[in-house]
Amino acid sequence: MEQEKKQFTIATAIPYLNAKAHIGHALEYVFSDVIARYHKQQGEDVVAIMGADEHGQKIARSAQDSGVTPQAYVDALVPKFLELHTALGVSYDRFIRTTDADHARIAQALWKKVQAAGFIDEREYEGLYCVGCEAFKTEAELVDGKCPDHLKEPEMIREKNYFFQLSKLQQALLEWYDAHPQWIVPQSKMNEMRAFIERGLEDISISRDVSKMSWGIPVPDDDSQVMYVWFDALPNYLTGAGVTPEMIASGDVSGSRWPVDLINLGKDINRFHAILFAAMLIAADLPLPKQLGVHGFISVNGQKMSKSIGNVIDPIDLIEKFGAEPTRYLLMAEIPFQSDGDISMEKLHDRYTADLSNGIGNLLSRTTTMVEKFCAQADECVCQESGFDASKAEEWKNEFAPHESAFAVAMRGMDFHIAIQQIQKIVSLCDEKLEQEKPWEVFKLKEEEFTARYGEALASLSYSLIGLRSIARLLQSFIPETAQKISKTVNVERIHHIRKAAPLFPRIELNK
RNA sequence: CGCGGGGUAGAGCAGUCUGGCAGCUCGCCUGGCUCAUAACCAGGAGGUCGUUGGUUCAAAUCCAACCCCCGCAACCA
Repeated sequence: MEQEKKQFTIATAIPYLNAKAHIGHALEYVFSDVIARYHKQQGEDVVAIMGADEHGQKIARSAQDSGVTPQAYVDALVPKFLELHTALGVSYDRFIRTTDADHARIAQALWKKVQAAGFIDEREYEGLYCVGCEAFKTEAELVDGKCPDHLKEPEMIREKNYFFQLSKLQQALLEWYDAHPQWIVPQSKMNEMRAFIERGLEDISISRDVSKMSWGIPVPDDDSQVMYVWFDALPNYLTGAGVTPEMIASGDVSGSRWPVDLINLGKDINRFHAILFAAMLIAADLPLPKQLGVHGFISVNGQKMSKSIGNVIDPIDLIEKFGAEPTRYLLMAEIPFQSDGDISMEKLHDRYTADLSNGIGNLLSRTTTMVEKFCAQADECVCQESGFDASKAEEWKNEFAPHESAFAVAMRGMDFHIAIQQIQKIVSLCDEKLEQEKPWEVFKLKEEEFTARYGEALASLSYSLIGLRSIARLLQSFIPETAQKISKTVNVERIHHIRKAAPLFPRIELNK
């Protein structure tokens, strides 16, 4: 009997396709991929869901500006995002485009369920509409009562809209929060949302008049309206999880991957997930995702990344400079999941050199070089049997074990930068051991002395080999190909089969 | 008095709950080493722990007040 594998499903927030992929997307993808690979390594049955958010006013406008249809516009952008996935080695099992036909059916099924439950009604929406922007404006957006982009006073207009009765779900949301104190990671983001709810929720407009904005999923049974983009985008997780319209109608999602174990998203869209989506699901009597992971933003040299400052770092540039896997490592090492992180090319370069070239790469080089040299001599003058003393091996493993445990704790807590620190600690242990025991001195001894100290030298090298095996295991989620390379080099039956490894991370010059 | 997070070495951070020699990584200086990718190891310099006051044998840590920075403060995808 094959044992049932534990399932783990991770969804990643879908990017809004009104511009090309930036480093924030790269960061989010790598976070998700690292989590997915870690669970796979634990032997779980992992499904990763990603996608693209393709409807809404901004896209419609961007398309218009480019002189193409919205569909053509998003069709051209999707490959850019897929290229970034590929370039970063990020894999997914399902990629949901909100323009996919099956997604439209899910969004509509959810709408109907929420409507049937009595949480959607029709109202007059009254708002300040800027003709230039073709969009409603809030008071807060106006400068001196005028649209800052067009310097014109918006008109007060009315139109028919459907409203989602968020206010009725306030209490249910708070009850859900109380019952699931770990629902949002980090805790501070949960507190923000709770405070927000406690201030009182208002009903929100969830449809748009097609005469003003037609790029969206039609509201069921009403051709004059399309869905507000968030009401269409958020159910992508249901579509990705294999939920069907029938499941939504019945409320029985068994057979699908819903509810997902984790949705990984940026802090800017926390509210839409933690409040709007949660409320939609409660209204529809469907299970909520098990956890929201809210990650921070990247700043560059302490400044917000922006085109006007000119400090934008393109992920493709990073990949070209450092390589795909080092880029993954650097992002994970420098940006804590639970808060914002600041990077610069200098910082990334320093980290590359310290951790990868001088750390992991150099350790592999020095170790395998010595093993090869040592064993060449060993073949001539001593026995070529025996890897190393088994009891010693156990002892060494115990020295690495605390770091492996700390690594596991950090990974479960999504503290990836701390997990990476543990890997570097193992590297240091190996470097220190080699320095203390100086196996290379043994090479220089005359035959008799050499023979006498053979076991000792072999043991110190074995320490590093065991350390490298551990390092390869722990690196697996972060830089899988490199981890495999290390593993293949070091995990061989007999120590004298090991050959000098080529540099894993060649030094890189930082040209300013 | 809106809610929340933070201020510790040149940079980035841990330590604060539970008071007990102020730590880690990077950078810098000196020495050692030569197996290794000018790598590695050891030692060192560098701190009014935001400010002021209080409690205590003892405060980065507890208490009070104040200063500064940053998030959140809805239909923006």
